[in-house]
Amino acid sequence: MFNHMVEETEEVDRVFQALSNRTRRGMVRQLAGGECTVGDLARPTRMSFAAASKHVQVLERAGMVNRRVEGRQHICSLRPEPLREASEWLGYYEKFWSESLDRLARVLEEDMEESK
Amino acid sequence: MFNHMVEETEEVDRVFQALSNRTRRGMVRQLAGGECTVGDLARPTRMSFAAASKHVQVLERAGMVNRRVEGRQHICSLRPEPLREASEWLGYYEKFWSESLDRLARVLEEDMEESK
DNA sequence: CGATCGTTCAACCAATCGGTTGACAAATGA
DNA sequence: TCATTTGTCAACCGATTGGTTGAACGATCG
Repeated sequence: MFNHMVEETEEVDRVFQALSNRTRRGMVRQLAGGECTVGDLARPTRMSFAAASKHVQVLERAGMVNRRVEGRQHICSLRPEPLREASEWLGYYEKFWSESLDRLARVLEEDMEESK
Repeated sequence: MFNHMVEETEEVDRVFQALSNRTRRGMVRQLAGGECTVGDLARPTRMSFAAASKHVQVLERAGMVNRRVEGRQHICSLRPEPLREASEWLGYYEKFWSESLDRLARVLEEDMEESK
């Protein structure tokens, strides 16, 4: 599936960090169903509006959410690209769980060769 | 590829949280090449031994690393299962970036139906 | 106009993070 | 036996997290 190494950027840091919170993963789930306002995202949680707003900002800074202001509402939508990158990072290790260990070791050695 | 929803457990929290740090991702990368001691993992970083030890513990608590004590060395190996789970979580959204948006919405609606 | 809605912001709080240092312990090597 | 290696643990530090409350602000409704 994915075979190349994903760069270790701060964006990758922020994406995994954003995903490390269950509330935010719930928001991603909700956003995958379509655009929502910040209020829509706050409602299913039991947090204050302000807290939900902060979570949205975390997702935004990770590049996973786009916001568009319409009247008094802020409408959020999912930007899948960072999710895809995180998935690629993990995909690099797919060989680890789908092939035998010594086979993986060989694959990694080849990568070392390439990077010389 | 992956189609089912991954449960939102604390383990998922811990795995993403563990992956949100670049040093730890480096350790995962190194461990994918084969077993190493804690010292081996500390060496490429410029941190103290104690710091590296803490990172290994984070990976352990996330279920991503196994440890076996041999003499004075602690030998670590990668446990791919949690990586796989994280990958599945992300895989659920693969449809998001590989299909059109309205098509995804329909898929999600089907999921809603199923869960009734 | 004034009230209310949707939202952010600033300040604060306790808990966690990522690192340090220093003390300690067990295994190994001289 | 004594020194060294390989690690852990506890204490501490400043920065970040995830939440709260209260004030503010622009849009909308009556």
